[in-house]
Amino acid sequence: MEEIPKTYDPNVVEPKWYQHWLDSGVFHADAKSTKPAFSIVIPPPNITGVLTLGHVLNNTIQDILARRARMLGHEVLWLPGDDHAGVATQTAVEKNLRRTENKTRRDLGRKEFLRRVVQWQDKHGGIIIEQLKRLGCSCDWERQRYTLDAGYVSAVQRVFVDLFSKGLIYRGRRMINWDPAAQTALSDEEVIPKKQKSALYHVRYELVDEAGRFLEVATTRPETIMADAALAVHPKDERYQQLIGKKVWRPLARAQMPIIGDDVIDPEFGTGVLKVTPAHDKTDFEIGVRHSLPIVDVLHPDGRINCADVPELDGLDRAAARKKAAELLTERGLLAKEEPYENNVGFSERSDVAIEPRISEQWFLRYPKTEEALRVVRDHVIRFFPAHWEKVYAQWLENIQDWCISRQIWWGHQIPAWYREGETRVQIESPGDGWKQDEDTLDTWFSSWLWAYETMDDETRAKFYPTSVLVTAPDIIFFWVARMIIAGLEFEPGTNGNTERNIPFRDVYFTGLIRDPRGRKMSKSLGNSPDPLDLIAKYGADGLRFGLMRIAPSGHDIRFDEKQIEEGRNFATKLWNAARFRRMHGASVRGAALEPLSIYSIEILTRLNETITSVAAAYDLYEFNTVAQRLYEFFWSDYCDWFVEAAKSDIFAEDEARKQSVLAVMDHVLSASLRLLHPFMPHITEELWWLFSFGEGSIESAQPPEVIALPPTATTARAAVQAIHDTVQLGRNLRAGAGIPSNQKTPFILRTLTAVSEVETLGRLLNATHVEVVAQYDAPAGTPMAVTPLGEMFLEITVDPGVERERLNKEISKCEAEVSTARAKLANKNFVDRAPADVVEEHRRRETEFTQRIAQLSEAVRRLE
RNA sequence: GCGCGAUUAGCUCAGUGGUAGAGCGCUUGCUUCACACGCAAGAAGUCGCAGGUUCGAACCCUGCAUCGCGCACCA
Repeated sequence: MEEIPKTYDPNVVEPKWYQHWLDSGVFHADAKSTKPAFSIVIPPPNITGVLTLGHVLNNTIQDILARRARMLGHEVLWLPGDDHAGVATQTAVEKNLRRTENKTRRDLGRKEFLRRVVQWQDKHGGIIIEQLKRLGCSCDWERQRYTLDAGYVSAVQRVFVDLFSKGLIYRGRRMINWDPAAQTALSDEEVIPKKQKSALYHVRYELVDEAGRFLEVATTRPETIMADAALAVHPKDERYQQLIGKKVWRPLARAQMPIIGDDVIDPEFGTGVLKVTPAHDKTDFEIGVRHSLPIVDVLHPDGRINCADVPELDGLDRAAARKKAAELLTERGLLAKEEPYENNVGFSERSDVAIEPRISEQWFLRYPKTEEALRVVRDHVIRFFPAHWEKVYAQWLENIQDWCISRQIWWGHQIPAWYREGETRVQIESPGDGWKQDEDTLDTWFSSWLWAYETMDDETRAKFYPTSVLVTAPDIIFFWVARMIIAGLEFEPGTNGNTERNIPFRDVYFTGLIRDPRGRKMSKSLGNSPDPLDLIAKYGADGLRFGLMRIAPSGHDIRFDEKQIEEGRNFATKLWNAARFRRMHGASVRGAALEPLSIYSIEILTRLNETITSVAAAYDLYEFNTVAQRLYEFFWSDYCDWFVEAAKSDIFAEDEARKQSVLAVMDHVLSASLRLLHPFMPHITEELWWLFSFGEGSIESAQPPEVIALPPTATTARAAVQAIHDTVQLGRNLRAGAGIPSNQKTPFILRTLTAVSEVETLGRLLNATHVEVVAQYDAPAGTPMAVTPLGEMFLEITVDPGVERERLNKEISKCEAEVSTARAKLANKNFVDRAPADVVEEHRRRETEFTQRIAQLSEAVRRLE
């Protein structure tokens, strides 16, 4: 029998077991297995990323699901991998290039630059994978994939060609979101609206025919005046309608332009006159199309002004140009006023600079299968947890716009389109001499949306697709979740025409977002994001996992508090010490008889049954915090605080049968607890599993505990235990109230006319020298007394009678409140007639019980007189 | 403007019709033969506000307020 070390060191034990699992191949999924399949694909982290608390939350949940499924007898595939993260990775490398060599990517050229990215990736890549291993993630590492590995690249290109041939992908010159920092087009989803404090400039446009008469226009963007093509008013606006068709002077880059009428103008806004700038605003572009206005682009791709006609502004950055333009207008008397204003401006999700709406030739995808995608979620072919995300998903799909999929960056899947002398061909291989491939790459999400099935070979797909559940954060519901559903429906990786076989996953579990203790989003720039590896070093991976899961309710953001992780670590220590305590009393015998069951054993086994049932129910709803909380309460409170303490009577008693029984029950509960906790705390449970030899081999392949049948006397036994617990609580209260230190044994007297069993255990729980059960007792004045379910309980000391009287009177008022509440209820005929019988009965019982208690307490008060 | 969440003890949050709960923090006592990462006791809440339904509402309905998120608008 191996001793259990006094202290538990997760930093030694955890890596040991992780290596053991890797060596034994338990994480490897067998596509030929006949066991039912359970599969998850990891949301691929950025290849050069490092582990954040968000990853910890997300991957702990996936690991819990995977390990639970293995224990339930499933063949489990948890498929890991990385995302090449086009913009993010390229930006990091470019930044480094600028810092170290003061060069841009164009200085190096495409080929050399890509070589540098690969270098960077080899240096920084894969860190996060190692960190996931330290967390204990049970991924099938033999199946690790990458969104830029050879097979994946050709799959993405095939899909592009396929969609093009179906007419769903097209190239067009349209208004897109331009990121001037990254200098690439973005999708609508990558644009984040932010409230901005800006100014509303009232600019005066002079009428050509009537010198000295001005039209006032309210604008936030005076730096784009040179690109104005017209002024627009509402055709029914009486102030201006007679001006439609006339001309005004453009105040910067002076030229004539028309006044037009268009329904989209809101007469209420500003002055009711809009300056139309088709090159730099989406709405204006549409107006321009309707009225055949010229498009004048006055911005360089990097956001600087490009307008030789106004040398004062030419070359200035747009922000500086805005101020300068206002100055110029003021000098010329063309700025009527400038007022503070707050409006929403789109910012780039990646580079966090203001997006510039811009006309550009790009590739677009007209989304297929949007109706079907709506339907599978609405009809719960795919279930969302929590369900309220269904509405967000539906809202997006119902208003869906074509997806701009081309990016002007080099790191990614190069678009399989070829050009020669105005001719275009879309195909994977070059059509031949003189053909030049499109320089652009595809939006990273255009590769990620195939992740659920392109990561699997045919055999794996046959066994494991569709995946069982996707675990992800809600902020990528459009970027990834919705698009994966569409991809599944369009490309039919399951069975042709069979929706249920083609969807990428059956369930989607949305985690919460982790915030800092002040409620702010975790971010690198705020420095409020703790390094999970530091937390693992301090509290162990198991402690981190358990602590985090206990505070991570579904559907809410999570306010992170390191204290909670400390709690997780403390719980692991508690588990360890409870196990040590068991081991101190001898080896465990597998399959030892639990009989004869003490009432305490019946109580703990009943509670274990309840815990098993409620944990299973919580798993079905993905309520991981409930699972964690139930297990925490069961083990710490029910098992350690009450059962083990009571069990000590039997353990230290002479009766060998009782001792062996209680040790067997402890083994039973410990074994069950380890298995229940294993998905949350895989390492420590594995360590203890082996130390106790609770099963053959790894706990990973053990089955979850099952509810066991208990004798018909269980109800009586539980009532007896409850009475003892209540009595103990009242007795401890008496002790503490009388100022007896908790380590000092003290005698108790229990006055009752009925027999009391379990007196020894009662005394142990009270830390009493002994409990004397008597039929009559004349307590000296000032003896602290409590009315318990087992009788009147006295200490063998006296205190100031005045103090004791006050305490008793307080107790009496509490009871009186209880009685009057119960009586009020029972006096209500409607209540008695209509409330459920057991509720009424409970109130009757309370009325009787507390009335009785008042009588006993009042008697005690009288004795003090 | 539309939609979705949230509002319960100092803090973080459980609690889907029948006597307000947990952990942390706080107060008190304790190194008592598993555990001070611990044990025991205690104080602390008009359950955001106002109506309604009901014998009975933290819970169901309506309205409002505050905070957060998404979508739309954004001259």
